[in-house]
Amino acid sequence: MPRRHDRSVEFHQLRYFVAAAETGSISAAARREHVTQPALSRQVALLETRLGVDLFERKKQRIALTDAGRWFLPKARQMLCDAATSTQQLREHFGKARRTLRIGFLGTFLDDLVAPVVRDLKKKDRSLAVSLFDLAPSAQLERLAAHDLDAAILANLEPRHREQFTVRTLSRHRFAAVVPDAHPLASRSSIALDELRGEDWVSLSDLAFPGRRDFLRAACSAAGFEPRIVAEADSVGLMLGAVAAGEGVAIAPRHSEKLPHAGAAFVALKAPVPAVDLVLVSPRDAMGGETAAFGRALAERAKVLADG
Amino acid sequence: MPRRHDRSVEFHQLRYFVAAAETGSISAAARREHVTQPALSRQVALLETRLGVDLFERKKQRIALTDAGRWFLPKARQMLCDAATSTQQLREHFGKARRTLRIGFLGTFLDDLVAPVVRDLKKKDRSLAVSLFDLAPSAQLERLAAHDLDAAILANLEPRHREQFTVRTLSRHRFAAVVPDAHPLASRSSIALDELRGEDWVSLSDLAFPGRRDFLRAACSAAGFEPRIVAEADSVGLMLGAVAAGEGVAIAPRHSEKLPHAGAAFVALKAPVPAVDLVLVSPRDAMGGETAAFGRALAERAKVLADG
DNA sequence: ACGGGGTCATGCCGAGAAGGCATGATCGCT
DNA sequence: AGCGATCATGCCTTCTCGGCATGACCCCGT
Repeated sequence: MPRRHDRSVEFHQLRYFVAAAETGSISAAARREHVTQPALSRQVALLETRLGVDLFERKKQRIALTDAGRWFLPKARQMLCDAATSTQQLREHFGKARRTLRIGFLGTFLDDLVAPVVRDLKKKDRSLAVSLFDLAPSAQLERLAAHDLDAAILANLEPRHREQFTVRTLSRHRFAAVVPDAHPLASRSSIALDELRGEDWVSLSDLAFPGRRDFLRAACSAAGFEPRIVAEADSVGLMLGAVAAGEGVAIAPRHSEKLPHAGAAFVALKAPVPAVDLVLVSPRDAMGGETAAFGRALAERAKVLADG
Repeated sequence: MPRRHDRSVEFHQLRYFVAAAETGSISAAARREHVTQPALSRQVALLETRLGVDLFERKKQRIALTDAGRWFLPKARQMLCDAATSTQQLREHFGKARRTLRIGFLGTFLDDLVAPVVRDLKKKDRSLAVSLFDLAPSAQLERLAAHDLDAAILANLEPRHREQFTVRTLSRHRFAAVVPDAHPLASRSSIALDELRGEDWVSLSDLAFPGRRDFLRAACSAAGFEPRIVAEADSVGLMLGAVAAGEGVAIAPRHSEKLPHAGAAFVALKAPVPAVDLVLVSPRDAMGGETAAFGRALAERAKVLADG
C-alpha cells in the first residue's frame, strides 16, 4: 500500500514556497521555477495543509506572507541551502563534480552587488559554477565554520569571528531610521538620532544577527541615550513588520528600503550617521583561487557602488 | 513536461539512507521504515545515482558505508533533524499542535540511556510527544542556541557553553584506548596511556566535537607526553575507521565500542583513566515542565547505569 | 459601464514515481 | 547439500505531480 495522507514536507515544496515568498506572487514564482502557475499554486497549498498552518494570506489578488510564513521562510532557505551544499560537497569530494563557489549573503545585496559580480565572472570563465544562498548572518557564520560556504557577506562582525576567518572590507553602509507611517517624524526629510530618544525600539535578535544589538546600543549611546528595546526580530523583514505594526522604531541599513515595508517609513539620519563596514568573510585555510577572484571582483564592485 | 532526469534529493531517500546506514542492512532498514526491502533498496540506489556517488559498498551480502557514505551520514541526519524541528516548531507556534520534546544526543547513548527513559516517560504520560535526533555535538549546540532543541546530551562542554546554557551532570564516562587490530598492544587486557607515547594519534575535529581535542591533549599531558595528532575525524565512526585503517591510535568512551569497528580494538586503560562528565544541556530561558521531568528521569537512569 | 489583462484556484488527464509482490542470485550456517 | 538470510530485478498497481483548460475575481483604462 503506497502511503497515503503523508504529512512530510518535500524539497520542491520548500523551493516553491521560497520562490512565492520572494516574488510575492504565485505566477512569478512559477515562472522562476519553470513550472506552470497551477502546479506551484497546488504544491504551496499542499505544503500548507501538511504543515497545518497557513503560510500566505490570499488577498483576492496578490499574496502576502502570514506571520507563520515569515517565520518559516528563513528556515526553508536554510534547509535548501544545506541540501544543496551537502550534496554538492559530496559530489565534489567523492565524485567527479567540478568545484562550485558557494556564497552566502542577505537577500538585499543580491541585485546590485552579488548578481552583477557573478554575471561578470561567469562571462570571463564560462565553466565557473556558483551557488548563492540568502541566509541570516548567524546561519552564514555557522556554515562558513563548517566549510559549507566559501564566503559570506556580513556586517557587525564580532572580534572572535575576525580572528577565526579572513576578512576583506567591501564598503561602508549608512543606516536610516525606520518609523511607523503614522509617526510624527515619518514625513521629515531627515532627523537626528537623539530625536528618537524616548521611543520604544525594535532590534534584531542576537541569535540571527550576532552583534547587531550592541551596534544599536553603541549608536544610541553616542547620541547620548540608552534605547529601550521592547522587541527583537529574527530577520530584517520581521523587524520592518514590527515597526509597521507600531511596536517601536528601528534603524536599518539604507539598502533595506528595497524590502517590502508597507506601513513603515525610512527617514535619513543626520550626522553622525551610524554605519557599518560590509565585509567579505572566508575560512582561513581554504581560500581557493575562485574565492579570491570573487573577493577582488566584489570589492571592486562595492567601491563603484559607494562612489556612485 | 514533467521534469525528467531530476538530480534533486528527496527527504524519504535521506531517511532510507540513514536507516540503512544505522542498521547496516537494507532489510532491517526497510522494516524500520515500514516499506518492503525492494522499495528501500531501489530508493537508496536512486539516491546514489542522483548524487553520482556510491554511499554503500555492496559486499555480496551485508552492506557497508563507503567513505563518502560515512561523510554524508551526519549531513543527512542534520537535514532530517532540521526539517523535523522546523516544521514541528511551526505547527506548535502557529498551529494547534501539542508541545513536542526535542532531544539531541549521540547515537551510542540511544539504546541504554535515552530510549528507556523515553519509554518510561511515555508510559506515565501517554500524551507526551518526543523527537529524538542523533547529531554531532556541535550541531546539537547550534540547534540548542536557536531553540531548535529542548535538551542535548553532551560531554566536553566548553566554559562559554556552561554559562550560556543550564547544565545538569548525568554520569561519568571512562575512556578506553583504540588501536588497530594488528597493533602489538591490541591483545593486551589493559594498557597505560603513556605506552602510546610514541604513536600517531587520531582525534575528533573541533568543528564537530568542540573541546574534544583539548581533552585528548590534557589526558596525554597528565600522562607526561604530547600526542602527535596526524588526523582528525568528523564523527566517532570516522575516527574508528581511521584507526582501523592504521592511521594511528585514539581514545574513545567505552560505550562507543558498540559502534561497528572492524579492524580496531578497544583496550582498557590503567588508572588514571581519562573520563568526562556526561551532561544534559538546555537553553537557560525555556526549561519547560516536560524538559525538567526528562532531565530528572535521565539523571536517575544515568545513576543506575553508573552503579550497575 | 464594460471589456481586457492581470491575479489565483479548480477540474481533468497523462506520464512518471514509488511501493508491493514474486523471483533470482549469492552467501553463511547447520 | 539444504535452509535461511541477504540484496537486486522485473512486473504491476496506485498515487502524485505537472500540464492544459477553465473559472472566479480584481484592477484599470477607454
